[in-house]
Amino acid sequence: MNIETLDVLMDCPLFSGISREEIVDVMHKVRYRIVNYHRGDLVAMAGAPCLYAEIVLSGEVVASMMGPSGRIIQITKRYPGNMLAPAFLFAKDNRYPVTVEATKETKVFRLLYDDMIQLMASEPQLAMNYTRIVSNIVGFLTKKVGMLSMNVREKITLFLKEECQRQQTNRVFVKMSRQELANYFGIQKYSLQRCLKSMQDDGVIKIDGKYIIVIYK
Amino acid sequence: MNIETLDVLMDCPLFSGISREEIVDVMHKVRYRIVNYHRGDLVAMAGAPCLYAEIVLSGEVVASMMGPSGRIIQITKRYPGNMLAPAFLFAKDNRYPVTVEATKETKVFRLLYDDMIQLMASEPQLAMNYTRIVSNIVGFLTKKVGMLSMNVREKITLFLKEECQRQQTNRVFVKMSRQELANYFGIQKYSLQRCLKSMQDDGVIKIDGKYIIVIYK
DNA sequence: ACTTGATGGTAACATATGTTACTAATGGCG
DNA sequence: CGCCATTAGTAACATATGTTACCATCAAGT
Repeated sequence: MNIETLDVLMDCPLFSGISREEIVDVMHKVRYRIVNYHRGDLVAMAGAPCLYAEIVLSGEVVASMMGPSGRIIQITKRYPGNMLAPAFLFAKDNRYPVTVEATKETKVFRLLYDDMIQLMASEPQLAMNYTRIVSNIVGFLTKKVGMLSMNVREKITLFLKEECQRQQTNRVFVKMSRQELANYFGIQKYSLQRCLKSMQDDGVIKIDGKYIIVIYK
Repeated sequence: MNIETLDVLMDCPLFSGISREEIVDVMHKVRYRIVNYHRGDLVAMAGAPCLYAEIVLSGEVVASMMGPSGRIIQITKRYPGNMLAPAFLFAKDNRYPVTVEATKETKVFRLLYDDMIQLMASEPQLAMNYTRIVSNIVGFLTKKVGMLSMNVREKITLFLKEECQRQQTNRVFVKMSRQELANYFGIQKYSLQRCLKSMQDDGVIKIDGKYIIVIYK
């Protein structure tokens, strides 16, 4: 295993509390593969069974769902060190409910189900880490459920509130494009624009390109 | 530990693959409590930290969220043998995002965090079971996210499709009241009624009290 | 027997959101 | 440079959903 791969694995919460040497050691017990994807490639398709434990090594992937009417909702982006859909490996129904697409040149570390089971059995810390990772996803999704049942203005307000906290300023830098932000909210970009405008008209925010100044926190 | 409690624990997926004797045995290593709730009592309040692993022994509880505008969305009902919010015990942010309320006279089996950790360390099967339980919740929530981003008609169609499969008939018995169903969908009951009516007018369903006959599956 | 509260049902109106269409600015690329 | 794709922004209109109001029925409790 090369140094770069090991560096990323060290960063992955799956191996937290496990030393570099131990990782090298346990990796000798199992077979792993590193898979390459180009921008636009499908990493996983909705409906396909989840057979591997996967960790993003480099690049970026997006998981999204499509409704019957074709509406797209972005679930999450995953970056180096993140696991890919770890919950579906062990779920009763192990089919991906989401489609995962590489949005950049991407490398993924891949481990077979049986090998993952074996690792978890031999390293209790790994099993605990795995449970924590999946637990955090539950927290994330529960927040998402709450967000989805809000109206547009509430979504924007919540988003800005969290970004203010995260960026420690009320002049929030919005990394996503308007279209991406709309997908993240599960709405149309025009609805987003309109609401941003009306919030600006109401004086609660000031829009300045990719910056949004939050006037009333 | 009495027989009834043990019977329910045997049913709980947390102890699947573990014998009755082993359960009795491991329970000697930890301190547990059985807590009683009356109909209407709060079992957990949104924002409070999750400190216990809990299993419903009898009765019924409902987990729901409330948005800023007061809209209520029902997340899930939990019955005897189900764990209560198992993910939040191990999540980075261990505060309940939902409010849990007893809807009947209810008994809950309760274990402290430290004791749960100890059990999982001593019984690898328990750790694996826990991961599976949390993984299944991720699957459940992901489906919920998909459902929430549908329009009313799509929600109803999906619900009926799943009930047809579950009940193995196209004459679906709807256990929930219209109000409960609307809460489950995260919409107003009037919107639900209207859509049911229009679907009936279109001839795709036939409403017969608590039964709905699905004409085009 | 009589309230009372929950339920099922319908309708009119208000509001939020989706849809389509159009303009202008930007940045990458041959 | 000119072309093209992406992005930001605005507006008019259509549709979906929420809101309020009303009525009838039913079961539980006094």
